[in-house]
Amino acid sequence: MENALTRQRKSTLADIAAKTGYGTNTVSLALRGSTRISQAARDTIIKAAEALDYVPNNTAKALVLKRSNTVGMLVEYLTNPQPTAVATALQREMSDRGYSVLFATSSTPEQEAAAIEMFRRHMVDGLLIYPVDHTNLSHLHRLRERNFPVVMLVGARDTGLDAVGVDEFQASYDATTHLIALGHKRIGALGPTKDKPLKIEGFRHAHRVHGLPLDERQIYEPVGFSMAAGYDGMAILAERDLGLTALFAASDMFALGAMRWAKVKGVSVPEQLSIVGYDNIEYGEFSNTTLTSVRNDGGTLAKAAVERLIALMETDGPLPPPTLTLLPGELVVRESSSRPGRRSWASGQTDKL
Amino acid sequence: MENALTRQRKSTLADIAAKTGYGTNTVSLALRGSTRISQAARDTIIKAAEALDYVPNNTAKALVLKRSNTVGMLVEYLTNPQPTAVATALQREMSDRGYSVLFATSSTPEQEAAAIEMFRRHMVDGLLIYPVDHTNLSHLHRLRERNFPVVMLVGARDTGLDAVGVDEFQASYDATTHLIALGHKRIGALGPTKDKPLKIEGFRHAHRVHGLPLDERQIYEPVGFSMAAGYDGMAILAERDLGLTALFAASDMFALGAMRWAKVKGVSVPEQLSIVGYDNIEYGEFSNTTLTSVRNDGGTLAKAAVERLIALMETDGPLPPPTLTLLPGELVVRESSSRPGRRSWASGQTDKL
DNA sequence: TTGTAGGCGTTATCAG
DNA sequence: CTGATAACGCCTACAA
Repeated sequence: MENALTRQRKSTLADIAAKTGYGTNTVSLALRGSTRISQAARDTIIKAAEALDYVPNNTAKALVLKRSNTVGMLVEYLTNPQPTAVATALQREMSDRGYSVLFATSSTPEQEAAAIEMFRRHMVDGLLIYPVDHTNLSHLHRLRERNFPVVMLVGARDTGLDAVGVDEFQASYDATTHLIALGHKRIGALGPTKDKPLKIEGFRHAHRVHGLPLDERQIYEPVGFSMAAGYDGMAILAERDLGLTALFAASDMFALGAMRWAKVKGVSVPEQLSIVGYDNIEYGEFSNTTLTSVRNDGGTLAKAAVERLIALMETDGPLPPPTLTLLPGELVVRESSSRPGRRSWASGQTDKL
Repeated sequence: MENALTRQRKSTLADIAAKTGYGTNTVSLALRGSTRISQAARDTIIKAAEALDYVPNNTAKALVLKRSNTVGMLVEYLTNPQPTAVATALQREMSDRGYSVLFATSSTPEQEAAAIEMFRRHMVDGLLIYPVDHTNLSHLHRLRERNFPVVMLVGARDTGLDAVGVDEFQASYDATTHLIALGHKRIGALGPTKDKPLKIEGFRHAHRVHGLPLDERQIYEPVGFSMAAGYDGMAILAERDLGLTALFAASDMFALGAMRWAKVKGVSVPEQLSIVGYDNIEYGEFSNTTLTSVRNDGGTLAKAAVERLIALMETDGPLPPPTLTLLPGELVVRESSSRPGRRSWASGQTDKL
């Protein structure tokens, strides 16, 4: 197997040196705009470089400088638009600052570990990561102990890592409190409980604070990350026949799936079922019944994360102590949440349709 | 500014050689599983490598092998879930085949050029690209002439480039024909006309083939790529008062924005306005009125594109002639399209609400 | 202002 | 089976 690059020999500093009669060293300096080189030399060298279609070889540069000007970005393999939008914004921010981004996805800790090793092979200067399991971060601690810059994209407290994210616990507490304040007594919840428990914990906390009893069966963890998963999850909650009048969904994807379930089963939203989502994706705003949701500012998040990562990467010697940047999530109230109506629905009703 | 990697010296082949007493060369061979090295030597070397937490330096390897085992992936900076899902799938496919992915986004030709140069600096072995402007591909031709593997993620004919994509022209023709067959005479269209004209061309073609007159004012190009843009676009079409009874949207994002517009303005879908989208995103299926749309199989697309790119990258010498893989787009008929109803709506109606 | 020497970590070539 | 040696393309240090 031939390699891609001998096909068309790339020009190098040496080629420019040969063409102009200068030494490679002078060429290198000139191309980087050093004033140590005469203006005349710089001009001819730059012109020759353009003529030869010279492109600096980052891989050689990285080898000698021991820095690649590249960071790794690791996000979950999911179809949720919110993290995806954040990933795009992160790439943009890094690019604006002269960094390249190696990109990988992972949906299991094994894939995550493999991706991190791939990044290490590529000598990335830092890592932006939305970890699969928010409760087990030892591999990230190990990186930090080796003085390797890592910024986690999760608003979790007391992780011992640099983290930037929305305060999911507080935002979920607020969203649930909104429903409780409206008068709901039996609120279902759809969301992850093991890997990423912060949102459901916020949900629980609201029940505790407001003295509302909570049956564990009110909580269900959907399988997968899609509207279909939300639909199925809502169906399961409904079957449990707990007299729910409201739902807190840890993602708008779940919320909109649940809303579809309600439509199909003839349960009216919000009259018979209030729904609050999370992420404030655009579709929630354009849905037939607009969705109450938690807005998190992905742009600000991306900027803060990138700034922190760059600060870490530019630090000499040992890394400074980890920092947590918690951004507030803002509850946007729309049509899908209201006080509980008179008419209720039972699981029996769903069979009529 | 210190670099990230002197912070913690990484172990190298030389370190393992020193520790085990073998030469670096033997170590290199052993770690790559060469049978030229004795089993005993291999075992001790591998153990030492693990003890030293050795990670091969891809950057050094790339320098000598002249291949980085990395590809560039360049997609547009958009919020459309469909391309995003394809990008994720592409990354997965590449990763499964042992390649890393450098990721960049671009929304202008200038950004696209900058990203491509960045990729060249990183010595990527190939490029997967969804170009900003489908009508001007000269920069990609130049890459190909230099024997550089490029696969374009657009189902466009006669580009002189390797391309894998859905047959947008045909699919749009089919979608429009579906509306015409239902009896619609005045069909609006929302979609790009300059950069990515294939869908609108399919729309036009259906009019020609079926002898339906087409007023240019039936076509509007939304600004931006969002549901909001679709909403605004539909509002503009409505103001033109052309007696539209149906809409073809070149993206479900536009279609769902238009559907929201209809809801807000009291225009019923599909009774007064049939809507057909494109991309078959999950929201469309879970919308209150489910959306007729064109399904394109992103997974198959990603796999085909990656396979083609790898075939090109593994080619010795000159690249084979370009290949076009056109995947069919399948029209999925749902609730949002039906025969035109009796009641029509006028732009005046929209003011009543 | 410019040139020379050495080395970054790896692999391939060629000896032993 | 194993070990030197010479690249790959670039940058820093030191000389001229």
